[in-house]
Amino acid sequence: MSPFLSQKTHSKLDISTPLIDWFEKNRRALPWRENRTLYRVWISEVMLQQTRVDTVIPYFHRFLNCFPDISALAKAKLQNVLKLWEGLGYYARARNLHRAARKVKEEFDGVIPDEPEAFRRLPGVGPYISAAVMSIACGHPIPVVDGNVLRGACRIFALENDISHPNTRKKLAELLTKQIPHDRPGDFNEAMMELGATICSPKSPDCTGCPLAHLCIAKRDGLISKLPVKTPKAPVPEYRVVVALIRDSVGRILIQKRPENGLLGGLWEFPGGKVETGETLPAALKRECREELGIKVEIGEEIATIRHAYTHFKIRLTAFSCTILDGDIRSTLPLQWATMEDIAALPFPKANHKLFPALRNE
DNA sequence: AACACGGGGAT
DNA sequence: ATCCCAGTGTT
Repeated sequence: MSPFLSQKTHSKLDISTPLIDWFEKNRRALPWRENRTLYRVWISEVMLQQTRVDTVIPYFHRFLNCFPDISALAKAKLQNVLKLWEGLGYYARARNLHRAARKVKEEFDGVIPDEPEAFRRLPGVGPYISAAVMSIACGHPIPVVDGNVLRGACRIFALENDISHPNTRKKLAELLTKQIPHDRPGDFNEAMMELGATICSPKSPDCTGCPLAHLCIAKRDGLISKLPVKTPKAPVPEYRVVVALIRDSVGRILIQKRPENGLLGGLWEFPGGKVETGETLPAALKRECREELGIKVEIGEEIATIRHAYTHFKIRLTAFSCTILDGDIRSTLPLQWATMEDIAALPFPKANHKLFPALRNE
């Protein structure tokens, strides 16, 4: 039997009243809940994608301080936007936000659209951002379905659908559309997410503090630990990576800018690359310097090795100090001889930041 | 539908 | 170590 066959039962069950009552008494004081504007809500929701509240708070303050409104963001250079995003991850969010600000300026007369159809067409605005921003900032009755809502709702309604399956999100949106109160859609959405973040956690939810425990079907049936259903992820591979620390005559270090799109797009890094199977670290670095920079290098001292984990793989990265033996540096990517001050002013990935301490006593 | 895309906190 | 996240864009 489909878990959705009992939807009639679900629609009778009113979760919004106890949920919103609880939220009014327990809502956290967060920066983006003060001085609510469409812009501030939008920025906060983009930062909050795949990212925890505590991580976002300092970034939100810095970002709003530097770019207080959509016009300031549209005028900014992408590099400066990326610098403020440095360390937050998923840098396409920053690139899309910047593009979106310019689109608002050119196509919407500088006014952020407050209708879902128009807002949804901006770069980086998908189903979640659209629902969250349009409900919280503009009062549109559109339910959000994020990880927290999926988890909470699967438990409350005892839905056994796999939350990894895209259709589950769609079905749940239909179910929640019947629950969301039209007079307080934003509060309902925030309450659902806040419940998932603070009470209905993945591992050991605090059911004794849950405002919906009395009507939660998973709790009644002892299914809390079984829900939500999710297909397990494949284990991530680990790669060896080598990078070259190449100095010029005045001690500046060679850095290069990554392509504008793709992994860590638009950020700067030390030249290097992945070690192939069966290849030694020095051999790999010589190859990378030849391929990427067109130069022959001598591999010097090993400066540091760090580990870093991404979503789909892990790396063990080793930096070698290198000297140029032959050839003129040429690259399809932007290059720069950088001082430590330059390096501090440009956006770098976290893995490179882990090398910086070793750079000083090199 | 499947995959790429960061990083940090909780367990 | 492993899992989880206030998801979107591309293919």
